[in-house]
Amino acid sequence: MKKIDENTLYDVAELFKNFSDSTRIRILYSLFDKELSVTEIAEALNMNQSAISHQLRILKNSKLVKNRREGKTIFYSLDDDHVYNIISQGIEHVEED
Amino acid sequence: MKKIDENTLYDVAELFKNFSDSTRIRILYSLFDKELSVTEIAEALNMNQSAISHQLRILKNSKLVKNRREGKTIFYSLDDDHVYNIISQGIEHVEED
DNA sequence: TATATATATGAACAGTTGTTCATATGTTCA
DNA sequence: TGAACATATGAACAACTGTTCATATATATA
Repeated sequence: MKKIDENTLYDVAELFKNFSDSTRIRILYSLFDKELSVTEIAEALNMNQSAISHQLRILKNSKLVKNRREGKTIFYSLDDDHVYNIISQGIEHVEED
Repeated sequence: MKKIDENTLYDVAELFKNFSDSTRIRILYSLFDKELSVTEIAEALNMNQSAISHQLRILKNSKLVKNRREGKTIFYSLDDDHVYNIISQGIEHVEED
């Protein structure tokens, strides 16, 4: 087995921190199949815009989502296939009986 | 794409919470290739026994580790291939340049 | 039974986290 | 330029989390 550096494990914990909050997981899942604006995400999750913006910033800093501007609107989407794969694996785990 | 229930996503967040702390990640990683006693884990991570016990309980409740007693000693090991796979995927992600 | 060893547990505390509220920034269009 | 809309940000606060310390429980053995 490949030897893993101690620092790598800290980074892994940091990575998973992003997935450890239900708001962030729901945001990411809402972006599974299409990009969405901040307002659309807030409506989909029935949460206020500020809360969503704060969480999107965290996800952006961790490079799990990316965004593009179109006029006043900013569309967010998943930045990485790993995001999709990691969450899918999590779903698979919890859906086992 | 399969439709995911709202509650499932909460459970996924709960699952990833386990991987979001560096102590727990390091414990799990230390169990990747062999079972270890509480004392051995504490020594490997250079942390005190109580802290390790507390974290092991969390991992046990989440069914990510299992244990067996052998005299005074209790050996912990990974309970599930998913644990290995999820962490491996996390490692893969952070090791990308 | 008394002692040593291994592990678990509860209380306390400091540090972190997520949300809300108020407001700032950026963009469009009349 | 001013109003309307979309998003971002900072401060404040409650809730949560991880560690430590002290101590309890469990097992083995002299």
